[in-house]
Amino acid sequence: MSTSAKRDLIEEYALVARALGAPHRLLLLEQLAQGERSVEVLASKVGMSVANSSQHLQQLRRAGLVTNRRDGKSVIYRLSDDETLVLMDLLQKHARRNLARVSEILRGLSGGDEAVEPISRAELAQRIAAGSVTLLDMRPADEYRMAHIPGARNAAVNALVRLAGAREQQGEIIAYCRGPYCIEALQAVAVLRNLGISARRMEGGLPEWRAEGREVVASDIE
Amino acid sequence: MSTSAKRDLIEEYALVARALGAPHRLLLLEQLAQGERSVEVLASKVGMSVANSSQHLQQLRRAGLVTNRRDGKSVIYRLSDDETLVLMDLLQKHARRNLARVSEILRGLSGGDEAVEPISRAELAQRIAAGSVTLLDMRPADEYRMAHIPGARNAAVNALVRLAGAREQQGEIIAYCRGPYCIEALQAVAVLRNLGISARRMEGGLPEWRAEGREVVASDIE
DNA sequence: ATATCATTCAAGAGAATCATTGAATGATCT
DNA sequence: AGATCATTCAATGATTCTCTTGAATGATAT
Repeated sequence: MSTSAKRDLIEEYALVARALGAPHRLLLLEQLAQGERSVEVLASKVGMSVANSSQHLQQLRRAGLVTNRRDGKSVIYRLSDDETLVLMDLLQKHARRNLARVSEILRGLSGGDEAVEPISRAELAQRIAAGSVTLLDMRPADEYRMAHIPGARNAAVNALVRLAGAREQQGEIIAYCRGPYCIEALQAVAVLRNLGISARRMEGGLPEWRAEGREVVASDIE
Repeated sequence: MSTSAKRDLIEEYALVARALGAPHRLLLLEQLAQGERSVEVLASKVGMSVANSSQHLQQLRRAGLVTNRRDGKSVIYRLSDDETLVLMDLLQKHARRNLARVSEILRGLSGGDEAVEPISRAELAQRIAAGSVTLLDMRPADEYRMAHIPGARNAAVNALVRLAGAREQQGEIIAYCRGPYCIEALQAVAVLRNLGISARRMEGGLPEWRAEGREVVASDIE
């Protein structure tokens, strides 16, 4: 009995890990880290069919990673826990430390300039308060509109070159995006540094910022 | 290109999670958390064939969770990182918080007495120094022999009742075992409290104790 | 009530994963 | 050099996972 209990427990732990073990589900979680979403929105965001998304979401739910509620005709999913973010982040950190392919890709994305340390969220918050920083939100416009760090400006990687020419310098540039699996901020920093503009990225992303209870605003307030 | 880079990264993160997503592999990791082991020893410990163990170990290696080296005829595997422990632990914590079945099983094992808070390793270390505690190592004898907390006494759950009758009281009893997926310490506490003896378990297990740089000893020194 | 809409369910084809078996490799020991 | 031992490899069937398709459900709105 005790042996089978152990078996059962381990099976459940494995279930959680398995739920994290498919790229599509990680993409769904990344979306959910931005905030709660309906099945339809999630499906279109990650580019898969609604039925397929629904099934993956249910797997995530069985693993206790997300919860759902009905809102009118829609079913809204959300992360069950801010700790889920920690789990996702640990996965990424582990991969970067121990898998050569991962560190290679990341080095490639950051233009070989991997020595650029990210700025901590705490320090960034101070710098924002002091006004000595220009903040770039590198996420899609609709996500920016829903919530972003106060004072941040929305930008796309493609538009950076143009934007850099016209901009008025105001302190160091800090870029951020979705969170653990974000790469746009990395690219942004690479592009800007190539142009001779000093830039860094924020550690983590908006979800982590929010999980720490820091302020975010929606676009119509700005 | 940037999109495919993101795909590749996420695929790697999922690979890590998938490696954690099979009970047999979690058992192997639990063993490895006790210390480095050869393939043969691991196979017999978790009760699977050598060939099968070897394949699972290679999967863990591809995910960067373990490394191996040759030592004479044997290949010795070990956790690649103390952070691997954190990952395993987080999996368990998440499951306990968010999966009803898990908390039920755990409640059953601890005799319904789940309110018994574990003692932190830091506090335990102080209590040991003060001599005001009786320590029980609930792992198999061979693991105890390889390394245990100084002053701990090896015990099996079955032998606890007998042991409790004969024992000389010396402070509170603290039990520990393997680590994140340990249940023996939980059972020990339940048995002892049923006998009216005050007992708690240590938070985490021997691997976490060692990961913090605390002292362990081998049996022949005792 | 009926129509509509978002989501879930059910069934099936295709791919990936798992355990077993027996052979191959690579290092040691005599 | 040959024998021995631990591990890995390769091939096989069994199981499980993934995605698609089309129908079913459940809630709202007219």
